Amino acid sequence: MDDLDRRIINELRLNGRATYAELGRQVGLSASAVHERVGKLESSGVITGYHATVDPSSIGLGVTALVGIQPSDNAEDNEVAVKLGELVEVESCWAVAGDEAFVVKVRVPTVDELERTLGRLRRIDGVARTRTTVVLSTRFEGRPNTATAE
Amino acid sequence: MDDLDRRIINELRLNGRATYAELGRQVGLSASAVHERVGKLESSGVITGYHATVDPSSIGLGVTALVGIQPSDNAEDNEVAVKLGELVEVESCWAVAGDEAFVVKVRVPTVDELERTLGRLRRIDGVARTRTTVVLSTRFEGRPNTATAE
DNA sequence: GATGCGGCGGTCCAAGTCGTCCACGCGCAG
DNA sequence: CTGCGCGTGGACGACTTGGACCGCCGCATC
Repeated sequence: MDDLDRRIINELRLNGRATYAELGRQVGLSASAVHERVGKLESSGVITGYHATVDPSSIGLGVTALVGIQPSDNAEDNEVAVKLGELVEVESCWAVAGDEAFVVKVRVPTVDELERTLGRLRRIDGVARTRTTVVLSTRFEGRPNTATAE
Repeated sequence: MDDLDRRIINELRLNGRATYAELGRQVGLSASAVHERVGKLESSGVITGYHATVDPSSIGLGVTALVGIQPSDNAEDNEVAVKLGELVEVESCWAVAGDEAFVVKVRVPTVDELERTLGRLRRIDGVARTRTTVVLSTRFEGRPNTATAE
């Protein structure tokens, strides 16, 4: 992973649909060379995917919340994480330090649906309590951090 | 926004580099028709971008934390949010209900750097206290929620 | 109820660009 | 010298992208 790789990655983080030819122009390589480098970055697990980002409220997901998951005494973290992953409305799941086992981000259409989701979360084996923080507005999200990448 | 749009969006959320021809095959339209639909989805703000997702530790960002931002009494939220956005290590920023004004997700190379980042956060005008939750592992993140999208 | 019309949204087509593969060249280490 | 890593350039099929055209639907008119 050299400087050229970092520049390619950076470009792809900003514009995931950039063509190889375009990337080549940006970094001063032929499209073939870029193609090969990107292929290696993908197969070595540095680039894990490409995704369109969508305005959540446009697709009927206007309510976001961060939920801390307090485990019960006998909880097995990995099992709980799998169960959390089975709920489609759970978009992200972080295992954290502190008295909560996980913090998850959920995205649902309405507060009614949020209530139902919290019910589903509490019903998971190993979940003792939940602590919900409602998101009022998302100022920005998933911004590419290029601190070390360029 | 009809069912075809939703299927196209869904596909692009899973594979942001899908070609128009490919999308056309999936949904049963010509590439031209898909091209036009995607163009409209982009210009109407439903699709806000395309991004490669990168394994953070591969690019030297091995430490993640969620930080609650408690505002000082005279804080002006919008100004604080702008300042938060100026720190590249702040990847996401949500304005939340509760006694914290924001929760941000930061991504840094090391815990040393985390300490420095927390210092920078506290030095922002309008920030009284921070409450940091260190992420031990990211189980999943930014997963496309297709609950209403398909 | 027919008829005509206009716009939306699709197909088809064609020119240009791009992706993808392969042969080859260059620099370098063993 | 040889092999290897990594690049270039070329070739060809696939894709993009815009335009011409067409069918359908709703609507106003007769």
